[in-house]
Amino acid sequence: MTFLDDIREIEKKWQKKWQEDQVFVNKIDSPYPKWFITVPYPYASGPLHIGHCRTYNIGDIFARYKRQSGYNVFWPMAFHITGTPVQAVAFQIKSKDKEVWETYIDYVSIYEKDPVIAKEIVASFKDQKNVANFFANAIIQDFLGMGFSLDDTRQFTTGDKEYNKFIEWQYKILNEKNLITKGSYPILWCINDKNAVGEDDIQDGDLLKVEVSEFVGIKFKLSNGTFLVAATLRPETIYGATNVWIHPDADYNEIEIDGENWIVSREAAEKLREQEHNISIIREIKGKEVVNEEVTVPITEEKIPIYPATFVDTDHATGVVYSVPAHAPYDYAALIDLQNDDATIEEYNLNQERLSRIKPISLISVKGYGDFPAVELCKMLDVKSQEDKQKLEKATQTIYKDEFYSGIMKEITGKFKGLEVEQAKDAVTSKLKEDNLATAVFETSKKALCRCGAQIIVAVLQDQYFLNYGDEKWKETAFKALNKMTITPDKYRQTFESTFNWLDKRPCVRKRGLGTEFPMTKGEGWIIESLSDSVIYMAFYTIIRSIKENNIQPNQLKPELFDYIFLNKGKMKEVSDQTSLSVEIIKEMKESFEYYYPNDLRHTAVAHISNHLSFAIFHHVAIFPEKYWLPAFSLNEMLIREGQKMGKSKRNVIPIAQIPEKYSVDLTRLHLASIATADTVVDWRETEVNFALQRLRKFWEYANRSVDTVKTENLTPAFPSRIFLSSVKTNLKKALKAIEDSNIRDYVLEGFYSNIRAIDEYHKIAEHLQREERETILREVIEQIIVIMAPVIPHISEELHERMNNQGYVSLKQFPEIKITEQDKSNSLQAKFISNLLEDIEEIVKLVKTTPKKIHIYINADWKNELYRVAQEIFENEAVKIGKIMSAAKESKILSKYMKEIADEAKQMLRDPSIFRIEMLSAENQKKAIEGYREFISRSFVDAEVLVHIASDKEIYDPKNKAQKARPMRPALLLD
RNA sequence: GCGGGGAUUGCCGAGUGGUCAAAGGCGCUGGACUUAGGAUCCAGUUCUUAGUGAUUCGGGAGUUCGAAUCUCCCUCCCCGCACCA
Repeated sequence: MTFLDDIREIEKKWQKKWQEDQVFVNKIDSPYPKWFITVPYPYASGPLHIGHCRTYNIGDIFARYKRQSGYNVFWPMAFHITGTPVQAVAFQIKSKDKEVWETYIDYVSIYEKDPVIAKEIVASFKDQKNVANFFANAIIQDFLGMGFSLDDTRQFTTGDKEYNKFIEWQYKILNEKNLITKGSYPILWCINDKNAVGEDDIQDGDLLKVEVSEFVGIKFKLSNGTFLVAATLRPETIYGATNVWIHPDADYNEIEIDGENWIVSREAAEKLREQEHNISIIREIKGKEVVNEEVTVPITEEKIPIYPATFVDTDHATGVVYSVPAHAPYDYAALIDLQNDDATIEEYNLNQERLSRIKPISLISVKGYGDFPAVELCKMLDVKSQEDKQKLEKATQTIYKDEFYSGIMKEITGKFKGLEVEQAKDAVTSKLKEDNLATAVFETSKKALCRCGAQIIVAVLQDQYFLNYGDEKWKETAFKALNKMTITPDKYRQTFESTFNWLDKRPCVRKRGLGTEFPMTKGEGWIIESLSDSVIYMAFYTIIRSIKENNIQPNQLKPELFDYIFLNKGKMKEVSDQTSLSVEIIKEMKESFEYYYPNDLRHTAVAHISNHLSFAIFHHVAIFPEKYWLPAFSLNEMLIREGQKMGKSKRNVIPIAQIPEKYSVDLTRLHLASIATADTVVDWRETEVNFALQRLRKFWEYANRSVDTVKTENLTPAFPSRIFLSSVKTNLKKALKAIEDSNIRDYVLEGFYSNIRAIDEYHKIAEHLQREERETILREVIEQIIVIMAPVIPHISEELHERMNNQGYVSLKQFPEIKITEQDKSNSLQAKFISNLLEDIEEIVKLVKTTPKKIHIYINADWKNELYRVAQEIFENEAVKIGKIMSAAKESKILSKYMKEIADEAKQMLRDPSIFRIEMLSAENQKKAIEGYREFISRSFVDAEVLVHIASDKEIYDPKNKAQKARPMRPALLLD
């Protein structure tokens, strides 16, 4: 049996015991104050992996730490199944998507070894309920298999009817508080499915990053009153319009839209239909039919011609653009092309004289450019024609950026003169819209296709419901809550703040996915978006057990009941009548909520800050009274493996279910906890896991050696033992301080690794001590480590705790109080002193390259301590100068005798100002420390004789005059 | 673009004004041991030196008795920007 086999068995043994004894099932009646921690429930559409494990592991360490620090810890778990993923899996299994099938066979095979059964299970996933059930069950087993100290009696899923009632209630409250608004909203839309699409629905959606762009459609009036609508992102350039471009050979429609007649491309007409417009097509025309006609430019009232241009894309916005050759490189290039293109001029019978008269009109002045930036850039980049797309694209980008950020509107723009382009853009748009000369036209930022193959366009949904996170009062209150919260690590507070700042109206209902039906539009197929399922559900944990135990029906979970439990509104008797629930049950639920809430700590991954964690704060302040607001969040970064992000496509995922077999649970927990701080992306590397394994094994061996030790009473520990005890105490104290500050890494480093090193060290320095003493000391230390490290390596700790004949679960055992005394501090200082001394000796030995027979150690005379002390005193208030030291020394009774030496010494001191901060031992104590370790020092250097001298002693052996070089904490050395 | 985070010695990663040439791990080199294991232990891993010295923490400038740590500028990298959980 190897070590790992051993501890794997031990892990199973203790998990079973914890389950049987319901060690972590929480009860209200406890002598300890409650502490309620949540880690967001996982999404049950697939197995979790070691990356998720990092987050839950930290949650568990917090929970176990608090449990061993005098709290009645409550850590429940549930499952998220709403939204689109679970539904999508079911759909793809049903439609026999090969890739998804294979993936899910893989997933299920993690848990079900029999391939026939695994296949049956996957087949059953055509029903979405089975997906959710299978993985919810698998994940809770994963968690318990990791030794997480969960209360697993509170499970539910967000698809449960009872839960839906709770979410309905949430929306009822939000609506009462006027936080839900209604309006129109542009979204990405599949023209085939007639449905909203998200990144997952778009072909290569993860790479394309398609967005909604808002263009301004500007109405240029034709002589017959019909509008030719040209779309632009730069409406402020309307003052520089010289002509309109239209694709001569493409199909355009004359349409009746909202009571007007427009000409736009055929594609545009289709798109506009989805953007809140009533459209009927009057006739179809070719672009060339309007070429050469004149239109009136809005605002300027100029008459400009319509010219043909093949660069115009009819499938982009309205398929018509207006030309601003001064500021738009494409337009300039197209203009020049046309002016030189006699064939086209002839073909469309253009007025050559008029065409040649067209010159760029400058309307923006921008630093670093002349009047016509587009002309300049085209020349600079040597643009040959409008087909020079790459160069033109680059020129366009450059000008757009430069003009947007540093452009100023010129005289020609009338009342907009002097405005920055950034502002003029909005001002001109408003003006145009006011005069009904412009309208918003939405287009996708990139051309994209739905997975179904159809084109994706932008549609405008009417009567869309929003959560109005932009509501001033709401935001203000959320900020107030945030300011009172503890965020760990605190650097993420800024991320919250910036999220809060940009949060605005957010659509809160969907047509796709699983979830709670939106109560205000029953029957219309609107589902509450699934993030609302993750924001106040922590409160639901406090009552779910009562609901299940009492078999309460969903229809009994009326808003009045929730109002009473959560908001203390209404009367118990009335609620009892309304719900047909006994007052006892209602009372029990209310007491449970009031006992557990608020949720003292919510721990999760950094990635969730900008969505559900922020929303959790918003929803809490909107719904609950202040005393139930969230007090604290803690965050951790993600985990990668061997330098690579984990992903199913990379096939480098370690599922949680495989951790116990692959590594062992405690090993994984230990390594995850110590590998990096929470705010660092952790890299899981096999070669480094090995280190944790070796240390764990070493600890296991050390501890098992102590199992049978009978402690010797009334022991007076020798010097090395005292030093050892102090150093372990100091380490443990640091560990406790670290975990108190939520710093799990330091907790493990100090509490575990540093102590193992201390034990190693002790084995060396205590070799000559009596066996009883060594064993007693070691046993004492190991027992302490077991208790304090139990949150990280609970299984091994339980086993050792038991083997050492201790009663009860170590998981429930309270941490000892560790007090660091002055003596401990002095011991640590001595240990440090000795280790520096050893290093110095070693260094010299190495340089000398011979083995010394005698080691003379010269400790400084005490007056040097006094000199340092005086210098340190001066240093506290001002910069230290030689003169200052000298004059202070002159005044000191002790020092005035040594003025000559002090002059040299002071020069030395100034070279290294750090010595003004060192802690010192008196000459006598330095000597004592060395003597306490004499044997060890001697042994370390092939039994050389160790001789200690104090510089001030008379008649010391000092042939090389070393003694005077000794400084406090830094003895001089002579090796013979 | 806006907002945020970051750059540490071969690698990962600690470290926010002073025992910092910089923890710990990995890797590499040498040695010990030898039930020969991809185990364990020890030493080394910027240069220099019978020690207490020099140059280092993306680049440059500054503040300070003292800077990896503070300030400013520059370069580069990462993340978020919503209907996606």
